[in-house]
Amino acid sequence: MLDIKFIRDNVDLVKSGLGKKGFQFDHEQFQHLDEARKTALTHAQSLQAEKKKASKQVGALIGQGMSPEDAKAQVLGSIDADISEAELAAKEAEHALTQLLMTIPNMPQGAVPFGADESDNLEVLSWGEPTVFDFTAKDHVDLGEPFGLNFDLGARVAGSRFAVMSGPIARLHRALTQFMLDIHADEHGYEETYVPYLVNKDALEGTGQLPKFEEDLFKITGAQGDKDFYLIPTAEVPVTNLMRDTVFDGALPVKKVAHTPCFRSEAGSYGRDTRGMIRQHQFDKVELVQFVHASQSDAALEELTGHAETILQRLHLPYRKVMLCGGDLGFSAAKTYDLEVWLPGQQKYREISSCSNFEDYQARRMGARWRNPASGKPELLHTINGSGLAVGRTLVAVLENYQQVDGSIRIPDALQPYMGGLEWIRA
RNA sequence: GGAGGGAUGGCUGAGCGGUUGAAAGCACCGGUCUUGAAAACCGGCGUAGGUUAAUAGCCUACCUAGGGUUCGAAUCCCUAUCCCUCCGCCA
Repeated sequence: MLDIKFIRDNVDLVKSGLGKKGFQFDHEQFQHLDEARKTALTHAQSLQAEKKKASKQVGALIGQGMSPEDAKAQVLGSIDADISEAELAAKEAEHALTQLLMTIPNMPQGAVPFGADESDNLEVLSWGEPTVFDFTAKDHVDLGEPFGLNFDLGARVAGSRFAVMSGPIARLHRALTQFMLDIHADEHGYEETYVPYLVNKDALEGTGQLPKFEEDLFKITGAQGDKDFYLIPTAEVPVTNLMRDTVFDGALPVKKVAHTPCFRSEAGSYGRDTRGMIRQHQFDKVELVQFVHASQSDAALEELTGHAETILQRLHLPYRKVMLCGGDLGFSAAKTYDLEVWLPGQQKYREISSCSNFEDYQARRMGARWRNPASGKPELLHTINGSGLAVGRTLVAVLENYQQVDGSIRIPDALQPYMGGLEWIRA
C-alpha cells in the first residue's frame, strides 16, 4: 500500500498519479476515515492513560498497607474502568482506514506513459526480425499435435484451458525450464528456490492479488481447519512473501529464481485465446524476484528485464520490449516492461514476460524490511519481479519460430544439450 | 488420528499478577586504550501509532493471534495458528 503520510501530504499528486492508472481516488472518503481514526484513537489513548495511572496508584496504596477495597474506592471512584468501547471504536476506525488503503493501487512512476490500454504501450526495443517463411506458417496447435501436444486429453481429465503434453513436446517443455533455471542460477546470480504452490490469504494480500482480485484465483476451501488456501497465480506470491514480517540483516540485493506452475481462473477472458496453450488455467513459469535497496530498484528492474531478455536472445526468438502505459499497469506495479515474442502462427507479438518494479508498495503491505547498517534502522525494501520466462508460451514460440516446411521442428542450439543432443523433432 | 511440550526484542534466552518495554548474552553503534586492528573496559541500542518544526520530548499500544478474569496480565483461563517430541498411518 501507499504510505499514509505521503497521501496526507500529497493529495493532489496521489490523485493525478492514480488517475493515470484509471483509478479514481476518493480523497474525501480517505480524509474522513483518517480523521475518524485520529479522533477515536486519541480518545481511547487518553482513557488508557487515565486507567494506567489509576491502576498504579491502587498498587502503590496496597503496597503501603491499605486494603485493596479501600484503595480501589479511593482512587477509582471517578474513573470509568470500562474503556473497551472506546478501544473497539478506535480499532474499527483503524480497520476501516486500512481496508481503504488496501484497495488503493500503487502509483505509476513519472516516466510511465499515459494511456488507457495496451494500444498505448510504448515500444522501447525490438530485437531480431519477425521470422519469415517461404511457406504458410502453422500455429503451435497444428505443429505440436503430431509430437504430443494434446488439448482433448486436457479437456478430458480437467476441462477447457488445460493441455496434456507427452513425448518430445513434454521433453522440450522440461528442457526449456531447465535451460532457464540454469542460466539464471549460474550466470545471473539468482538463488534457486522451491516454494509452496498453495498460499494463504495473507501472502496474496502482501503482493496485492487480494483483496481486489479474488475472482482471478483458484481457491481451496476448508482444507486447513477453517482457513482457505489459494493456488498461486504466479511464483511472485510465495517468493516475494519469503520476506514477509522480517527485518532482513544480510547484504542486498537478494535474488531468487523459482520454477512453479501457475493457476489462473481467467474469469472475464471468455472467448479470448481459446485455441492452443496461450491462455491456460495451469502453466509453468520461471520467475525472477529481487529484493533491493530503495535507491537501486530502477536499476534492478533494467537488470532483471535484461535477464529475461537473455533467454529470448539465446533461443534466437524475435521479441520486442514495451513499457506499459498507466492504464495497462498492474495494481501493485509502479513500472512494468512487457517482453513480447513474435509468434508466426498468429503474425503477432505476444506477451511472454512481464517485469515490474513495485518499489515499497508490496514491502509495506507485508512488512518486508531491511536493517540499514548505516542508521541501524529498518527500512522498507523494494521488490522487483519478472517472468524469465513463461515456459508454455516459450514452447509455443519455439515451435512456431523453428518450424520447417514439412512440419518438423528444429531444436534451438542452446536447447540441444537439454534434449540429449537431439537436433530435430520430426516424424 | 492419539499423547505430551513449546511460541518473549535482529538472534539466543530469563521472567510466571503490580515502578517490566521487559534480565542476561550475541550482534550492532559510539567512546577509552592502540601506530592500526583485536581483546578488555565504559556507554548506547525494539517496533508502530499519536502529538510536534523535530529522526527532541511526552502519550498509547505491542512478549504468536483473538477472546476472558482483574483496579492492574508477558505472567491466570479459553480458543485458534504455528513449531517440537513420541505412537499410528503414509509418498
